[in-house]
Amino acid sequence: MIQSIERVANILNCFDQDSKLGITQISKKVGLTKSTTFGIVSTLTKLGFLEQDKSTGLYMLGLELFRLGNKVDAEGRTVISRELESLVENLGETINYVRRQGNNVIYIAKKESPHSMRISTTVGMSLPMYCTGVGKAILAYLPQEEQDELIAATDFRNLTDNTHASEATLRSELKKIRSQGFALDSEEMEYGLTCVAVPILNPQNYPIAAISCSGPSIRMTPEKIAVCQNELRSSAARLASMLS
Amino acid sequence: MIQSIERVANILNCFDQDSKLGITQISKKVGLTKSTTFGIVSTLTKLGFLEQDKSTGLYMLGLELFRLGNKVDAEGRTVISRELESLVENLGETINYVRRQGNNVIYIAKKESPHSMRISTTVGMSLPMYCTGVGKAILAYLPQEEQDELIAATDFRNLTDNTHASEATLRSELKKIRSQGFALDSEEMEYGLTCVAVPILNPQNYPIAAISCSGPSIRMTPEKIAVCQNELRSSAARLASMLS
DNA sequence: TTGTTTGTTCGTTAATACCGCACATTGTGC
DNA sequence: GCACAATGTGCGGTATTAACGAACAAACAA
Repeated sequence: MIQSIERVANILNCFDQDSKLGITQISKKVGLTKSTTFGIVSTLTKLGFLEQDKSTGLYMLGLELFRLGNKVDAEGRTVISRELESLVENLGETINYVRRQGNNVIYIAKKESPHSMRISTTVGMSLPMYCTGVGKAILAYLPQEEQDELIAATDFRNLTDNTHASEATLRSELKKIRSQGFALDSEEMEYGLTCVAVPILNPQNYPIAAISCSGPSIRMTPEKIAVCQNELRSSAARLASMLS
Repeated sequence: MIQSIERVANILNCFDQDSKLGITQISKKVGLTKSTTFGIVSTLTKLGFLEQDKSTGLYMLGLELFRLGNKVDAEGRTVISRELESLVENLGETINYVRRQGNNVIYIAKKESPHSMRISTTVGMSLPMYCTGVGKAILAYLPQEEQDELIAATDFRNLTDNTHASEATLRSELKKIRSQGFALDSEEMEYGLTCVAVPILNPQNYPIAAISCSGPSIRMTPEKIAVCQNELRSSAARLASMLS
């Protein structure tokens, strides 16, 4: 583990909270000397990973990150995009495609519902696994060992009264998900938000991604949930073979 | 300039050509020892900047880059998105929003024309400045010194018979752009592709970005070009104040 | 003004991360 | 099926490297 590269990651992550930061603020956040921080930051600036506002002197994330970020999982995103179209057309609710990164899921692609009242997600967003439909779908199909590690590292929080915010309830929920073949998020993350999710499994049955259909609870009737679940599963099967 | 961080950039750039690479291929591309490369690559993998395909052992760009990339210029992209909508509605052709990065322009946001035959650009794409409308628009409004440096560092290539592929013709083109207030790309990059572009200038008259309207030459009549130019300029003025 | 921020630079030193070598494993041509 | 040639990976010595602390210029506040 190379020290300066790890520090690069820490510095870049500072911009999760604030979009513009000065050297001193960054150095405090990462706990490094100002001069050390300056060395790394100015290197990152020369490389385009950071960018300096000439007038204020503040730093922000640079275009090189944008460029590289758009190359990530490019084939997966093109494959998924057609599938998203047809799913939204059939189900009328916002469809998301996510992948796991460490203990979180990252929203990679989406297509929003045509309804005025709809679920609107942010591409690039990172959320813990236990409190989202997609996260639970992936979690449920992870090999036992990996699942245990992940749960052990989870910091549970009650987001609503329905959140599975303990190891016990989460584990029973995961069992249920495996048995029924899909995950249901009934206002576990946010009141009024219901979400149906299924994993995308590779040939070794490893969950490489997940797709979900999110809508206002008022429209997500049991009948619609059943339709969603069916559509999503057949879609996931198609995607599984294309994403290899 | 911190060595290992510069090497990180070199390694990540390897993935511009190929989406999946092994350690040995990477080490050859960047000219480093296999073990040195391995150290950096495995660090990057732990941090999520790279990702390893378990079955093949090959590495590819990781989700952390995607996550960070989506935070870049977030406010600029939200501001621009509404403007894009109305421009496409009015002009009926693909609208692009780009920013400069070093000697290139990077496509940050777009909204495509509703026509079946339309210009389709790729967000994240990086192109040299001299051969695109947006690039020339920015170039023309750079301070003289910066402009000189940039032109000196340009590697001219004839993409079509119309490309301004020499310093002399480019300079006279830039002069023309400043005098008329917008840039026109008449099949300079690709036959059949015409593009109108204007810079977005900050209060110091520095070009911080550019927007363009690209269409098939057959639809981009002189009259339409005039309309485009007007719409784009008023749009750019609005954007300039919002992007500050 | 004075005081306290800010971003930036420089030289020393200790720690760091590079290299070369060696190993395990896969896959491939003979 | 066997040897060969790739691959990805691990380990220690060493010299380069990058971190630190102090000090600077400049901007801003009191």
